[in-house]
Amino acid sequence: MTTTGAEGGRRRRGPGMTEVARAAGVSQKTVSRVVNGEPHVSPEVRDRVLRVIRELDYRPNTAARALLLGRYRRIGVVSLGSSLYGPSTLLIALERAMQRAGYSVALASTLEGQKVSVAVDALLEQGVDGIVLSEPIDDGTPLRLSSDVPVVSVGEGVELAQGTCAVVGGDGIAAARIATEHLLSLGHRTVWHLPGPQDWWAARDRLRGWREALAAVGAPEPPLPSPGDWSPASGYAAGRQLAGLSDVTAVFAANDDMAIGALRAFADAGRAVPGDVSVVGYDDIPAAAYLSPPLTTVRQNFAAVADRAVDVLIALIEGRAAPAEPADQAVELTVRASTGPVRDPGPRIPARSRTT
Amino acid sequence: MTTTGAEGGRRRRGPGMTEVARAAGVSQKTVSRVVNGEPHVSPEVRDRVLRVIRELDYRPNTAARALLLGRYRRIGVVSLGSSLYGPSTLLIALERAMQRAGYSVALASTLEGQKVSVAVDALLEQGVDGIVLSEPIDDGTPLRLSSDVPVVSVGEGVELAQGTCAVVGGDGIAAARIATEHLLSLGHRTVWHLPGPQDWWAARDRLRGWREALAAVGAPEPPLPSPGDWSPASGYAAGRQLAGLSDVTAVFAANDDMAIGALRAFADAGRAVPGDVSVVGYDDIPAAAYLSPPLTTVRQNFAAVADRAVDVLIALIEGRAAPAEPADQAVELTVRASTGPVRDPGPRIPARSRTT
DNA sequence: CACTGGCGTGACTACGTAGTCATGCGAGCC
DNA sequence: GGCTCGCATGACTACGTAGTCACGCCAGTG
Repeated sequence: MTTTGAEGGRRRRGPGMTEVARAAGVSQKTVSRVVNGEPHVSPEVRDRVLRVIRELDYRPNTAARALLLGRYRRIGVVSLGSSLYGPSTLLIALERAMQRAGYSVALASTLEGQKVSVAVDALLEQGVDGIVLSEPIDDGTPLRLSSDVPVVSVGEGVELAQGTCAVVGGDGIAAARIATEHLLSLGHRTVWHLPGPQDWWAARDRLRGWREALAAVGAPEPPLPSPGDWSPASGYAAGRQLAGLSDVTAVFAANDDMAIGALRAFADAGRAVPGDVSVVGYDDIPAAAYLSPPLTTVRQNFAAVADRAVDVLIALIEGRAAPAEPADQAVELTVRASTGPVRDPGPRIPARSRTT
Repeated sequence: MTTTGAEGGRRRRGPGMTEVARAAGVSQKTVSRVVNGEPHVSPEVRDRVLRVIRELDYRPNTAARALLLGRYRRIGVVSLGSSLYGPSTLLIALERAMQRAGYSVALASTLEGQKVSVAVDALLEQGVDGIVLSEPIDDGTPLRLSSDVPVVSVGEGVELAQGTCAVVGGDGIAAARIATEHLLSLGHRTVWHLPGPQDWWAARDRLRGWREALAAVGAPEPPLPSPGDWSPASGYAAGRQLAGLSDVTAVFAANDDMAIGALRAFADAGRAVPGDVSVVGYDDIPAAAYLSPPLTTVRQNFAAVADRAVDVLIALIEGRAAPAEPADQAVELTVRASTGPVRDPGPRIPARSRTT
């Protein structure tokens, strides 16, 4: 009658290495060697142990392993609790990359308005070897990481401590630039932007890319409608503001959903797309090709971003050097029917002749 | 010089209860009591320990706790690796419910064509107290669970072992029935269905609800186009098949994305929606209200489904009785402009007078 | 034939936590 | 004034695994 019930049966537990060892007539350490594929085990013993393992349906206890090694083989992902196309696609890509690398995934979502650090703490408490911040939003207070586990942030907007931290990101700026340039190349004098929520790194990047593209050709920068929240409703609201302005001929929306709202707003206002106004979205959601009109849009390669994030993080975890920055993030523009040449803007001014 | 490096420093580790105890001048057990909020600790000692905990930035080691207790306070979620609206919304809702219940979330996705049991094994290996199968697909071989951890499946399609398993689900059948009834009530003689992938439980439910609604009023059951895969592209393909048939006046698509494809197909074929054909979707994605035309659709309450799944699972884990089945899953039909009364179907036959 | 070396194996230990039991001390009671 | 009782605290232990070291045996060598 010493301590926690011998076989009182308070908790069902699988067999441990010790039981396997007893059944196989070897020591626990030998079972450990077999399980971990270590050398110095004779083939006969190995086979015998493996057979017993199957018979007893033995599973290694990761808690014990983690306790001993101080390593969990688990990575935490901090995700916004949103089913938006971008974040959820990225999450899935991250999960795949981690699984491939032999790590399991702990998920923590930042509930509305909740600080990122709360989710990070929850993950640290739980035990993870590293953390990926997926599309962190900037909640004002830069994240001070009191952790010594490596952190990789997909996208900036978080101030990271030195040493064990890194930022990777798709080239959202380039994608926004390409989208804007596409519109300019169609002859539009300038391009209006429907911005996303500016506490999101991704939204700020798109705004910045749009700005850069306009500046590069000397196009005037039109005023911004009030920022949206990625939703079609917010795109509709912003679109209605623009629909009243007759000199709006080209619009770049922060994402496809907002573009959908804008399309509806233009339709309601009697402005034809792309006859009167051209619209470009961002993300290339599956539905984009089937909208009315089919939506021209740009796309980032989420899988590449996720792979890179996981590569960098695991390098940090395992103390290796971070892999070299990949040459280029592919960004794809898909031209569909929502964009077209400018119709009749009075005296046609070619975009590149900065004669504004 | 005994075993694993005293302070050789192979691995950075946070302080343990023992170090906190030493710094606070108490025993490790007392620290344990403070951390777990157990009684029989004097206020002074408690405060002193809490102060030291803050100073040292102590975090309890869950691996040690899990090893000792055999409990992880972690639930595994098996999710399809897809960014579809339904699954990703459900995943988020599950995460929230689990976080609220004090459990952390381990995510495992079933990569394309991979068996569910592989993901389940990965979770079991990792150590979880329970598993939620989110929208399992039916890969033919019914899942034989060799686990003794409780499993809850959101949706059927998986044959579960007795005892520690349960199935919960939203009322997808009712939702499909309501969508179909809406069309019938508009005077359509019958309703055509664009089925989703039939290895998904959710798609089968929608098919079944549609069938039930037709049977209830004696409407003839039209042939099914080839099943889609939830994508707008597949909805477009199926829609083209139906667009050629002049007696198609009402269509119920398995989800909103497929409905979007169908809308496009009808537009391409010169069939007006809702003038010639009415279309109902399923999910009520945010964009539904902003499509051309705005899409009539039905919606399940994912949060309610997730809450119930987590409630049931935690009850199983903690050995309590499963909570009573909630009275009703709210299903919401949102009528928009994609549905309207049948235009000119020769002799108008009211739907409810089963005078086929 | 003695010695060396390497391979197969096992004994022992620590990882950080919580359950069990023991101990000491002060308050309340007769 | 001696007793009991209960609270505050601590000592000890087990959870399942892998690192370290030791041991025994056999082959190869001089």
